[in-house]
Amino acid sequence: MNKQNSIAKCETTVIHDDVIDRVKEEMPAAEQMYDLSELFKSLGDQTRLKILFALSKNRMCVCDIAALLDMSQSAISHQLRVLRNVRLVKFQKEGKVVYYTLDDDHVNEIFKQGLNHVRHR
Amino acid sequence: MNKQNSIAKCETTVIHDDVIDRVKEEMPAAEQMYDLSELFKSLGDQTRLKILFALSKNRMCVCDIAALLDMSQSAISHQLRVLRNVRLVKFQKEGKVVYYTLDDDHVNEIFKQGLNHVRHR
DNA sequence: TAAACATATGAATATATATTCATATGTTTA
DNA sequence: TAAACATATGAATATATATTCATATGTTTA
Repeated sequence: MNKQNSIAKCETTVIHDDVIDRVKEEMPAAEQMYDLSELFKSLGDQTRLKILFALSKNRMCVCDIAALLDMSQSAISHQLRVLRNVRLVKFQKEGKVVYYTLDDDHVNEIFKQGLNHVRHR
Repeated sequence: MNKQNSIAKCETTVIHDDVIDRVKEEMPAAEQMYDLSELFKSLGDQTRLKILFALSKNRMCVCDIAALLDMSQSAISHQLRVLRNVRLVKFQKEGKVVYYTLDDDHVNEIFKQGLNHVRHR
C-alpha cells in the first residue's frame, strides 16, 4: 500500500515523459546490461585488480600471484575463477603448474580509462 | 599454524621470484588501486549502470529516473549518492527538482570498452 | 504560514561476496 | 605405486551492499 502510493505519486509528477520514453527505447538489452555489470563487478575488487595488473606485466602461476599479493592460494584461486567467468583471464597448464594471462587487451584499455577518471579528480 | 605452514610452503615453491619482485615494484600505489576498485565497484551494479546510461542520453531528475527504472525514489537516491561519491555524476538544483548529469565523458569511454569486451564473447 | 512536494538519509533487513578451512583432483617424481 | 605438489572447490563465516521503510530537509505555492 505504501509502495503503491509512492509510485503512483511519482508517476503523476514525472517531469519529462517524453525523455523517459525515448531513453527507455534506447536502453541496451537486459542481457547486455547484465553482462556489463558482471564485468565491472569483477573489476570492482582490489584483489582482482591487482591480479589483473600483475598479469598485464607477465604471465604468472597461481602460487606466484599468491606470493606477490601475500594471500592464500585458495583465495587467489577463487578470485581467478571469477576472472575466468567474465573472460578476463585465460590459462595454460604446464605440468602441474597453471599459468594465467590476460584474455585480451580490452582490460588494459578499461584500466587506462579508469585511471584517467580517478586521477582527473 | 595451518596458515603459516601453507604460506611458507608456497614461498619456497614460487616459480618466478624475479618476476614477482619486478611486478611488485610496478604495482600502482595502494590508494590508486583503492580508488580504481571503488570506481569499478560503482559500475558493477545494474541499477547504477542503467542510471548512467540514461544520463548519457539526457539529464534527468530523480523522479524521472525512478519512473524510467520502475524503482522507488529512495532506492534511486541512494544509488545516486554512490555515483556522486565516485564523481561519475553531478547535479543542478532547479527549485525543488534536482537534475543529474554525467560528470564527464570518461564514463562513456569506459562503457564502450566494456561493451566491446562483452560483445566480443 | 501551512500544505504539497522532490529529494536525501538513517536504520533495518535481505542478499551477495571475499576469505578461510578442509579436502578433492590431477600431475610429477622418487 | 606412493608421496609430493599445484591447483580447484565446497561449505562456513564474516562483511559489504541494495532495497525498503519511515522520516527529515529544503523549496514552492496556495
